[in-house]
Amino acid sequence: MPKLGMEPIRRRQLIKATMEAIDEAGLADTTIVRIARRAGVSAGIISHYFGGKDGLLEATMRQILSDLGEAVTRRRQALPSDSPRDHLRAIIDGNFDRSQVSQSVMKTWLAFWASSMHKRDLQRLQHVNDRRLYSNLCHQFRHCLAKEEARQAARGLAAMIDGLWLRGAMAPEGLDVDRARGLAYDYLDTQLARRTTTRQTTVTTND
Amino acid sequence: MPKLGMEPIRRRQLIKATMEAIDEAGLADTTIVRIARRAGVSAGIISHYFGGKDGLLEATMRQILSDLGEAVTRRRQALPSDSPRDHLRAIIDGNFDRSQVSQSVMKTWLAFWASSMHKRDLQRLQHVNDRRLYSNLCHQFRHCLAKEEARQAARGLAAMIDGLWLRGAMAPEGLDVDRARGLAYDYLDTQLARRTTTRQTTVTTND
DNA sequence: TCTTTTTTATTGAACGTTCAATCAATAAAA
DNA sequence: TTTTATTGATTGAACGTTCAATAAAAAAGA
Repeated sequence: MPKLGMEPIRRRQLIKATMEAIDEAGLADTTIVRIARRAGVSAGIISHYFGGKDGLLEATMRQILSDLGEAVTRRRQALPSDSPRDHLRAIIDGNFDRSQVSQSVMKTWLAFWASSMHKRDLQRLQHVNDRRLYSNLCHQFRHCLAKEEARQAARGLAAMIDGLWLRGAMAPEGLDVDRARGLAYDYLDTQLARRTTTRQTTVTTND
Repeated sequence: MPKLGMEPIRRRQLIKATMEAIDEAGLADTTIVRIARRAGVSAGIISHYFGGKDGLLEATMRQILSDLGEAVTRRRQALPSDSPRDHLRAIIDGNFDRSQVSQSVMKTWLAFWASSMHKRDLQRLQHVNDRRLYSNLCHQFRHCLAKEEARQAARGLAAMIDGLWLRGAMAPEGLDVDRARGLAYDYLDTQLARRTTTRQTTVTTND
């Protein structure tokens, strides 16, 4: 039943099916036939719309990254106040929204994480995302902490977020989002409590 | 040149070559021919000593886990004092020794991490290891904190350790071990500072 | 309105490649 | 002579890609 304008529909279908397939069988056992069957289409269509398997995988990773970015942005727009603390909490929330912290998204993410160490395209995407998280955190911490302390806090919080998420992806019982968020909030507050004695150079907000 | 008692030698050779191959090309592109060539032997020998590729991969993961366990144990035996703080620092140190925090070990570990979500054998190994880390941390925190707080601290520190390590594995510049350890120590101390007002039930050490 | 033509969407068998596993053959020690 | 160690060509299965064939919608023509 060929209609016009199938491309965006098929692309969405196939990206979704890719995540489900990875969730089900792992990246290693995810074949294009499997993905196609799950999407209810033929295998040939993948090469048609994505140029090949690699194209589909890259598009899937892009989708996850863009969903994450959007989740963070959305929460940072509807903010109770403009305080660094609220901004940082919004970043944490966004990272634990992850557009539903579904098993399939987490597993797909982790699979790409491992795979990106050896595929230049994926590595670039991964790295850009890491830097964005770190630099967002750093910028907000700078409002309250001295440069070096802000960097340390940002590195620590980034590690905490990734670690919680990683362990959640692995755990048989899945990720307890509230508990994870609680631990991240907790780390955030202890870092913010570390008010510097040396004055910051540029930014000052309250107090 | 067949001599007797080749088995342990070949096993060590092949496990080492497996890590190097995964470091070089990633788990997905690690074939038995590649591993065998790197070890300077024929491909057939792998099935002979490990029963097949899967056997070699599982043995490699076991090796990494046992190296990690040994690194922790070693440091907990030569301890400056018996304080929970020193025990916990020893656990941190052991996790960041990781029998040389080499690129090849980190990449192999991460590859297995992703893969273990879909292979029952690897998943079991992974889970046992996770539980051991968590329960060690929990037990030591219990000396200073109430039950629920100890659990929280243990979960937080475990996430911090894994997160630091994960980001180190991904970073182009590699893992800065001293900095990572510093952040973990820091988290440890803020958690220990959280002395409970409610008395613990069983254990009491100092003050 | 009703054909005919063109365009877009999709299929799935065929092809070539890659890989893990097997095993008969070989060689050196015991 | 027996045992242990090792090789590497062969085999069969699985995979990604390609492409001729097909089918349905849209556009054009009558």
